[in-house]
Amino acid sequence: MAKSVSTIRDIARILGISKSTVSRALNNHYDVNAETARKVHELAAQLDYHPNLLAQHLKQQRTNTIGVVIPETVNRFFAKAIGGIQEVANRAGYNVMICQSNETLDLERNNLKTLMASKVDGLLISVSRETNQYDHLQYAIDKEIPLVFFDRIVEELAASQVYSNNYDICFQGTEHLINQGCKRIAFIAGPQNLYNSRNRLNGYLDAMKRNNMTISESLIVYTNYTINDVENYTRALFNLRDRPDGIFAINDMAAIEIMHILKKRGLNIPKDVAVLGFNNETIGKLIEPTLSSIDHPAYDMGAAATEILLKQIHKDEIVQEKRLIKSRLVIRESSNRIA
Amino acid sequence: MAKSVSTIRDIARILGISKSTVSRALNNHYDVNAETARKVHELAAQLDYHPNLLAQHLKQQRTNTIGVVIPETVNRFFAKAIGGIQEVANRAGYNVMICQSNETLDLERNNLKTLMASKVDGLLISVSRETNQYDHLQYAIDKEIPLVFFDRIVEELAASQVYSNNYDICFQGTEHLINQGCKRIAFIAGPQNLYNSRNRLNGYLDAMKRNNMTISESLIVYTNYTINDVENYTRALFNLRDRPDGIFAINDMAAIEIMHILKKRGLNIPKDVAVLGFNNETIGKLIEPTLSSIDHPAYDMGAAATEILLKQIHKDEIVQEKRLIKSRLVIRESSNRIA
DNA sequence: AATCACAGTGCAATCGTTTGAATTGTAATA
DNA sequence: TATTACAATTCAAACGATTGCACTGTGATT
Repeated sequence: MAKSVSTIRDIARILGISKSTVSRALNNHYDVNAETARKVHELAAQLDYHPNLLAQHLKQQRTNTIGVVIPETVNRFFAKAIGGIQEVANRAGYNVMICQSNETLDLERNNLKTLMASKVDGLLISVSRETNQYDHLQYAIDKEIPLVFFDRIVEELAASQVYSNNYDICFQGTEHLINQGCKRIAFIAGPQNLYNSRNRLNGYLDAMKRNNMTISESLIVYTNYTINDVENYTRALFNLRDRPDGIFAINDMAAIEIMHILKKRGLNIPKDVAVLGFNNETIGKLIEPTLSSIDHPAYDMGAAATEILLKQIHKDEIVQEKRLIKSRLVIRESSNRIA
Repeated sequence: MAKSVSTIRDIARILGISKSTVSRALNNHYDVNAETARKVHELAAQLDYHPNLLAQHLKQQRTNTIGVVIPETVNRFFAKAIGGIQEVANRAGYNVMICQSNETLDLERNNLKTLMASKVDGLLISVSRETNQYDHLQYAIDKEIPLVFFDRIVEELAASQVYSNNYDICFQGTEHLINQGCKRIAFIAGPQNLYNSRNRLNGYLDAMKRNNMTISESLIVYTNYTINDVENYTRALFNLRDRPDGIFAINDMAAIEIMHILKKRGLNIPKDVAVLGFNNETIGKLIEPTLSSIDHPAYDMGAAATEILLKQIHKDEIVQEKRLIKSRLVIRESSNRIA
């Protein structure tokens, strides 16, 4: 296996001094003779010495590592969030250990367990779409491990949160469709065990009520973020006697697929059906018609969550902080019937 | 900070037995009295004991962890590859530590250093687009750490590789465009320090030669995977006196943006310009015209690389294995002028 | 009664660090 | 000359596990 690696002991032995002195020299501790220190550093370089992080962390009871549990990296939102997390963490000298739950509660539990056993200094969590039990999360909180939820937060748990204005933005988005003259607006909702999804749906519902629109259950589709069923529910929606003239979709990929299907059916977008997506992916600008969407700042959320977490780790006491990172409505052609 | 956690010592003390026995009991070692073992397990559960992985790994000189260095998770190819990596690794009881180089040599170096200092049992690497020096990689190889390159391999280094038939598939793709009657085929190439990119370009060049097409330097664009410059080079290409009638693009996003620009210019795809992408993203099926592309099996490459790595870790000797995972040409509307 | 086998357990070293306390040697002070 | 101060160093314990070896006690064998 891996070749033998030199340790602090080797340096000590060769130089005929004690491990302690070597350690202090390497850590630039004040009371070690300049000449000795020089020799230690020189030999360390020569022997290609690198401290064993396992040993260091075991002794120090800190790992300088933060653990991240996210649903999936193929979900672009999370891929971007990881960018923000790493940026802030690395800048502060922390490493990041990323685990995917693959959108399952089981793996989420395992991930959490492993990260805790690995003694990460703190946790960043965005729960899976399956997560409807919180024992494992509560467990981490009880252990007083600094923990920050981001995006897919669990509202009722006593931990810091970085969240976005899901309710408001969906209210706003729905009103936008209403203002475009849509009468029957379909809403493609996410898994309702997620706080985010519930909020989004509520934003839609309240906007409808506030504007005296009739709410029809048949226009609300509950999905769980898989793309496979888009064709099915779209077909169902447009086989209705009163088919939708507006759609607020759960994410841009769904929106794009819906548009694709509708266009094949000979429907004009936005004339016959106005479409609004979610996430504001780059691709939205490159298709026809260009896609209106909700800009949901993934990178910023990841970065903010990490900042809060680091603050908490350094503060050495648990203070709950809630930070709102606002999403905003980006109107393009797919929902613009007026211009 | 985190609440005190129980250790093997606590169990030993409370039960009035030695740490050794506790350890053996917990590991289901054969020669420990059944009754003692029962009590240990019971108390362990009661105290919510979990072994400290740092200590365990330090002692065992193995971490059951494999380190992964990739350019970026926002690159969908790598996001998918991670899926394959985790699947295989977790199934074998290994954890995965993912690091992003953000496409820089500097961070790649750092990542590698951290992973090695963390004593990962093996490494999976896909190099950054900047990587034109290999000292850090050679260093890991010299240390005899099991290492597998995947996708963005470095050919000349003595390590296992999981790669795809870049040359062949680009030869094939180019011939496909030629067969569609394209006379002036532009090639959007990747960073030429990458072995993959060079191979792809060569596949294109050889296909052109073999078919007696004139190769024009002005039709070859060198990019470095950033999307920002698509507009510029597309404009340049189509301001040429002999503008292209076929484009083989580096990835689907670039292809889609190119099509977008061309359509705005009033050009018909594939009639006026046939377009071929790379990566076969889902989105390709949902745009108009649907995008022809190269299916580049990310998940499989990640999974294969992990299998090889694990085999190497368990074999305890370094055997170089090279595994080809074939890409294939997927023809859709954007390049189909004949049907 | 002495010896042996053996299951079960404990001792102590080890992995590679860090760090408080003790020790050494030297020079300055009283 | 004895005392003190101080810089530089070493000692040894600790972090939390694993493990080779030694030990204990019991029952079987001679």
